[in-house]
Amino acid sequence: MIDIKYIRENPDVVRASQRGRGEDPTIVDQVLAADEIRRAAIVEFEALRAEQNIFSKSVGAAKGDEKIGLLERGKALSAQVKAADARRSEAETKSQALTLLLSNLLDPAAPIGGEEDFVVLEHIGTPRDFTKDGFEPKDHVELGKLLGAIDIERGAKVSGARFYYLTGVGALLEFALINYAISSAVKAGFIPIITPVLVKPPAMEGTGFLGQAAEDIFRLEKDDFYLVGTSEVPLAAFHMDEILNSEKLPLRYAGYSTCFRREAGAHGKDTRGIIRVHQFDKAEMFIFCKPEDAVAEHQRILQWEKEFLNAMEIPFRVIDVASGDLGSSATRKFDCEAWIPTQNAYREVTSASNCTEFQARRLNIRMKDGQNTKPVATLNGTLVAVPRTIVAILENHQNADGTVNVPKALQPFLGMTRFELV
RNA sequence: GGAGACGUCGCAUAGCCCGGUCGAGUGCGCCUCACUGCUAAUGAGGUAGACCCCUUAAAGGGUCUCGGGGGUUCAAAUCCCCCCGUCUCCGCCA
Repeated sequence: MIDIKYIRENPDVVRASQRGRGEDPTIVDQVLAADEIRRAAIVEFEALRAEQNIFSKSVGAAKGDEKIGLLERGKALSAQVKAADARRSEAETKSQALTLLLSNLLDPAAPIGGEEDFVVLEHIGTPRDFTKDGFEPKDHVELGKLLGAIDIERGAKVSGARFYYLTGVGALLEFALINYAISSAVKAGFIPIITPVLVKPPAMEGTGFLGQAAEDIFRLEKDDFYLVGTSEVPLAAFHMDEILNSEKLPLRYAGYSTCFRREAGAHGKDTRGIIRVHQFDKAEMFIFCKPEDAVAEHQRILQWEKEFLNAMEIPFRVIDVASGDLGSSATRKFDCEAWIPTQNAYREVTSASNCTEFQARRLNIRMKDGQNTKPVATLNGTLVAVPRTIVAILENHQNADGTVNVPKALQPFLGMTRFELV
């Protein structure tokens, strides 16, 4: 949510941001109009209420006939207050609902455009030349089968399309990835945290996932729960309605959870393998910090992501995601995309978002800064999204016979240097 | 799943039966000041948030918040209803 005072004072900036995202700039004017009505309704209500408060006190002191007369007038006043309160409440609801429609302000540095208009910031590592190695790379589905690591057929049998089993070294690889990721994060000062995956609507709403992203969320209607699509949701909501001590900031959490995605609107996309699935595990960084530190924290998150991919010995590139593809909460987003040999393409494996005060305002997370309380900034970034990282490791580190070399960093966690055929 | 208790200003509690003098007492913690070589002790004062108006620099005025929502009433922490949460006991269970 954007500060209503900021919108009042800088409507053009907000309109420009909406336009840059390919979203409706006229919402700004609707918000401003609703805000006018809201404030007028508040003034009216509060004046009546003040009158009533004074009046009520005088009733307590009065006696006999005098009191009876006063009660008559009190009734009338009470009705007026009630009506004004109803108008106020309606105006506030409307104004709030409209304000929530606005996406976060764009960082002026973010490239403008749609999904394809990202800017490549850097390439790290070089894609392996399989021609030189003298063999055609197998894709992760085939490798997964040869190694007894991934069972897609049975995933489909039991749960349907986009489900899978990780078996044998596949399962071990997940544990190794998570262990390596979390222990690195803890060394870097993160607080490890395992989150709920079912959350109530306010948590979902607050993190900004019930807007245009709502289609991609599993919902348990009977119990009014959402299945989180990322632990960003329970991590952001962890401090919901709290006032944090600014001296304790930044608070850095490394969360681990399963993630659930409907992948609505992705029909036909990545239908093979485990690149795009309904359920996967992920370790996520989440940071609460002072707004003035957000840009630096964002860079730090990106740096940790790069270190992780380097440790996995995977070639990748970093992109500056374009305005139209940021989601409603991020002001700027960097993705790391790993080289996937059999697709001859870079594919997103991690993502780092700076949400400034947008989520914190929705979730009512503030800090005490001297005399003032004001919203904190929140940032999130992927440490490791398991299936896609497995894909990248298997495909990049495969040998001609289908065995796969284990990256050095993971060897202590796996107790092996190579995945053998089963 | 059954029975009961409870949810108050950082923490612990009072107030609820008998509605107005309660935005709310007390203790602890914390902050400021005083006193004292230092610390401790003692004394005095302070100690939530949101919003609106006015000015927009400060100050000031007002409204709301006693888990959440609704109702009764001129008036609700206090009475009534619903919801959420916590705890205790019993049963069941990873």
